[in-house]
Amino acid sequence: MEYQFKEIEQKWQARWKADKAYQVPNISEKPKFYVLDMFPYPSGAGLHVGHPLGYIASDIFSRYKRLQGFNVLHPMGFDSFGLPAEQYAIETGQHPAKTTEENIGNFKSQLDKIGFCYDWSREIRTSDPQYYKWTQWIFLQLFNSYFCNTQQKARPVTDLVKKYETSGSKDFSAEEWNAFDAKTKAEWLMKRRLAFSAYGEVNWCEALGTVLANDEVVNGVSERGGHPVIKKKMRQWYLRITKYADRLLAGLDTVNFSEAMKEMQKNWIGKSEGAEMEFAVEGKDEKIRVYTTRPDTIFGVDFLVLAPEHQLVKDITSAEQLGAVAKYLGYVKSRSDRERMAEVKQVTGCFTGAYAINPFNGKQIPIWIAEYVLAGYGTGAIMAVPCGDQRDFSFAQHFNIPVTNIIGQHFNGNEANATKEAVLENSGFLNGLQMKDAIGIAINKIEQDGIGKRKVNYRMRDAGFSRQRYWGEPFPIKWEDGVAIALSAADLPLQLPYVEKYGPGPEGEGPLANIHEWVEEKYETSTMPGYAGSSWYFLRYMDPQNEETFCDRKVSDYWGQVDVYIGGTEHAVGHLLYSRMWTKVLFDLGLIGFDEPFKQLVNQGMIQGSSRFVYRVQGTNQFVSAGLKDQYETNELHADVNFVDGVELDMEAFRKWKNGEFADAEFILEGGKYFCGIETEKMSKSKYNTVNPDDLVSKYGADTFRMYEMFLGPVEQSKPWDTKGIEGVHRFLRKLWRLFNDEVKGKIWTVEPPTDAEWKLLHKTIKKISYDTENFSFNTAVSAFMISVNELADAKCHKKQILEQLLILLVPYAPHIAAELWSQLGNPGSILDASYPTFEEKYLVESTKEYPVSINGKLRTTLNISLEASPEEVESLLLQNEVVQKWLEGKAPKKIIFVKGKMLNVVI
RNA sequence: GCCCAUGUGGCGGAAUUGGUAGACGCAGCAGACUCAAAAUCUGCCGUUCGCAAGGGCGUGAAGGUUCGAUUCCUUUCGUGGGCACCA
Repeated sequence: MEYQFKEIEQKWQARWKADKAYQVPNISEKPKFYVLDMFPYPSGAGLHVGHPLGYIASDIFSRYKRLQGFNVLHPMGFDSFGLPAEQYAIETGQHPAKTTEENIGNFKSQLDKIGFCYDWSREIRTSDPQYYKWTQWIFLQLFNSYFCNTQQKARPVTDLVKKYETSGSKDFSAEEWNAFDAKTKAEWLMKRRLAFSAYGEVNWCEALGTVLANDEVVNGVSERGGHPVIKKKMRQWYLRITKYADRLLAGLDTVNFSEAMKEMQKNWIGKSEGAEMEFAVEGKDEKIRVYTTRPDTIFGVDFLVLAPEHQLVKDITSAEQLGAVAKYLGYVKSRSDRERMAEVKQVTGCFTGAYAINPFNGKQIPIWIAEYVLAGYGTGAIMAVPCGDQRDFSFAQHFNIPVTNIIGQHFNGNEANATKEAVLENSGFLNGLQMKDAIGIAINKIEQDGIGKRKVNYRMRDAGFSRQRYWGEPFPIKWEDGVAIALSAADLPLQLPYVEKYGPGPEGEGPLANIHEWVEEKYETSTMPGYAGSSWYFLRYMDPQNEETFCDRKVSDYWGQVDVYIGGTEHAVGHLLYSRMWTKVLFDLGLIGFDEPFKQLVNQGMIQGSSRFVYRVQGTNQFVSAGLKDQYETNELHADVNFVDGVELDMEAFRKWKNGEFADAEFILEGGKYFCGIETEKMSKSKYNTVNPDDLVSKYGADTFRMYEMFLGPVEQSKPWDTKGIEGVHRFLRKLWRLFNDEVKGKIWTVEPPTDAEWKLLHKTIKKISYDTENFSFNTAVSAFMISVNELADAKCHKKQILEQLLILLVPYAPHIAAELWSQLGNPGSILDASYPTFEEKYLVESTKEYPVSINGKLRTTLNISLEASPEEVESLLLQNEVVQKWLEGKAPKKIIFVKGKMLNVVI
């Protein structure tokens, strides 16, 4: 009986489906475990072999936890709102709802072939009104909440209103508040809401009549069509995520993310501590406020620099410099953000003619404007300390501004030195202090003298939350007389209306602005961004059909945090930060019981494509094999990996490719073969290096495919795909099969009791596989399975007691074959719920050890010694050994190192 | 520029706490079985000197610590990723 993977896999997949084997209850005596995949955007291209990597890993882990007796939540769904579907709709006229539906169907059938244990009864789609009803509902919670600075948490806006009514705020008294009209009140409240509306800049493309995402703008022009793009002020929605900056930072210490991931989030939040202080402008009333992280260098300030967009520029510029400044402003305006970023090294700037006064020593300091100072960060103005900051130094040099040295020897006059170790000189009250100590003292003095105050700055901005698009969640907001009115929860969902056209509305508004009834109702015309639905989806899986609430509190208390979250690093700063913030808000409002969504995050690496190239001799139909290409003038062309065996091209398949574009190709061969060039690149259709999992599953089976993806290397590492090695894994499964069945004799497994050696073999495997699975080291687990099966085959062990335990270990990796053989062994019940074997130390106890014997640290021989032997006995055995004696040449050893159970080393 | 990864045979990779480098698999070579093919099985497979026994070298490079370093430290180079005139 052969290993008929096709029949076996179909049979078990059908049975598990019929038995609802993967449905998970919300009420259970078992401890819970939640394993989550980052849900996919259902693109039209379908899956390639890179996509399932993380899904297989999470599937293995889920099944492993289930066997260990956990109630495992392992759901899947679709992030089905988004730009590509809308783009496709614009091009083809097909409604996004329709294409999305088709793509999801395609994805699901691809996923099912691989044999995942998803509980599809919990499937969610972000574009489903029953789902986005609750996205809208959570938006209303954000809209109706503010961040209380005292308690450092979200609270209902009604609390804020009460406070205003009774005690006012720093901007108005209670009486004033109560006298405000509704619109004024709304404006004040908008300044505090967690989801708020304000004017902000968007990328506006006049020619396309639409707003573009940053990704769609390349080099200052639109990606489509290459039309100019300018910044335009429009009313936008934002999330006040900056209020959560500190908690988002602190929360990182409580979760198990990779250091790299935490680092990325920290960088994104970009917290810096320093001081904000004011410089008086000579002869004017204006004061210039600067932000610095190095107040200790205050005596080294040689000039101030304002961002060209700074509002004080026009007020302080002197009459003589008016012309020069206007010219410089014109220059800056002509430059795109990208140019400003690209040409970092270029020093430009312009003197304003005005001077500021250093508040500590009264020194007169010139005020410049320069594009290297950004309007959007800090106060848009800096104090320049050329001896300590390289950009300031380059600027001073370029414009011949004298440099004050406050760090003595540490400054060499040729480049700045940003040290904090130097002892300060020329620094008034800070003289003689080490810089790092001076920082605090300087801030205290600044605060004492009323010049400024301690200040924490963040690089992170409030998150833009509206898109001028169709295919997203409508905001549950009406605009009346310029005031945003929230819909009541009873009116949700506010359904996305059906449209015929997806083009932009007037004045850059979204397509919804073209719908008469929509505008008539005064609904907000923009929609929510892609990350809205994905910010809370892990909660909906817990309670997907609930019509009363987004997720019942009892249910979320049971499932709690996601124990393991698996996905790519591309979401490091977007999705992960937003969902962490939403979780914190929901926690603050008492709607859930935890404030970090993901306990552990595992980042799977990218599977890269391994591209193959053919070399066409210029201007001919001749293709030259890779080894000979240097003898010709050639053009490199991608060839489809699917008809290259290793590096050898299937010339017939190549001639038939692309409807015969290369039908009359001629080949210049090496040894009768055509060899292709190889390069590792991103997997993509245009590079013809994609491999479809369906093909591999139908050729080798899902079990082989799953194990091979894991065998490629560590999950977290990026690696190129190479189909060739899959044969090895398939051979392994066939070999496993032959432990149970013989092609001729049929059944060969027996119920004979195993020997000690066989038990030892099994328990060695149990130990290794459990350890590796627990630690996501799936590649070494696969290799341990291979070793185990090789050893069992060598030992001709066909004993049920051993084999059935091995099958349970295998379930997470290759569930179909494991289930089939389990039932062949005559076991009742489903192997999916068998109990995971526990490793017992007693089987692995050894009495002797084959010690490696080194002379001066170099291995020379091995020596089999009882583990009971005393150090003296070991030493005498060692010195009797002829190899050791040979190396000693009659001399006595200087030293003998004996580590029990490990090794022996003789120093001569 | 800064931060984080990472570098081991022809290839993917292993070595869990500083203790036998190259497990497992692919590819390759030789052989068995077969009329033949497939499948399967056996042996070899870092490099170099040597008939062999055995030895030299070897984990990007150079140093260091140690009885002993792929593993720890310093310097340096390459690759991948993130951030970036961030004051």
